[in-house]
Amino acid sequence: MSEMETSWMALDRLEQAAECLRVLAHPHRLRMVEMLLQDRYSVGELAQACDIPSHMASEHLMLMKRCGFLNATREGRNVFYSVKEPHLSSIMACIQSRFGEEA
Amino acid sequence: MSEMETSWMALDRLEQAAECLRVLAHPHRLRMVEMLLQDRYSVGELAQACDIPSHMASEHLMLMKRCGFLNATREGRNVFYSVKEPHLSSIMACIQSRFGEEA
DNA sequence: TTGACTTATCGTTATGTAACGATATTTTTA
DNA sequence: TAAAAATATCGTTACATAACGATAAGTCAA
Repeated sequence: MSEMETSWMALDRLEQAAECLRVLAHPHRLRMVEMLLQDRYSVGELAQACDIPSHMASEHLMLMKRCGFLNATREGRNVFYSVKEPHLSSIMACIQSRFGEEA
Repeated sequence: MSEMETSWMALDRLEQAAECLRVLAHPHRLRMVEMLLQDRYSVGELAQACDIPSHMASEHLMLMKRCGFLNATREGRNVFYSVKEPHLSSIMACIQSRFGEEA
């Protein structure tokens, strides 16, 4: 009764996790997530912040939308993206504590 | 004085972070990290746990060693790997809270 | 020293991803 | 309706990564 049994995550969960981490593992996508955790932004605003053409920002954003990270809502000609996945903030906090300025 | 100014991470930090996330973004490597956060293991033990040939486990482990995640110490014919990067535990905790069984 | 065992490296092939230009779609304004 | 603006999609090319077999290197025991 005193032995703490350690059980590992199921392989399919690890595969899901790896897939999400791969989506996150891009500097421009990390910047977008960082910004979207503070506010919602349009494709053009995010493209400008990352200094990339907006059609490429669109591709990054669609990728993150497909895997459940983000929401998109059209308003006029603009499409605003926002964070859907609540765990993004804690993962981003980990990243910032390891790679942020004060670290 | 009341305005909270939001400043983003520097791009080179985001590139570092993305690089590390890419290393982490593999189901077998996640399994290895999960195990190594509990104890140290030899290449063969980790290979068996992942059900892969040991020379492939070795490649995964070398990759994680190169980016600073792991340590390696040889003892006889075995090489034991252990966690070097302290932030791995908090990142793994995030992953487990999102993808683990009880989630 | 020879052979077995464990780990590391190499070369190849297959697959995945990033960046890009071109073009399509949706919406607004003239 | 036509043109402009914002976003999305497509096709291509270049590059990165994964998996694998073969082989090398380090260590121990006979």
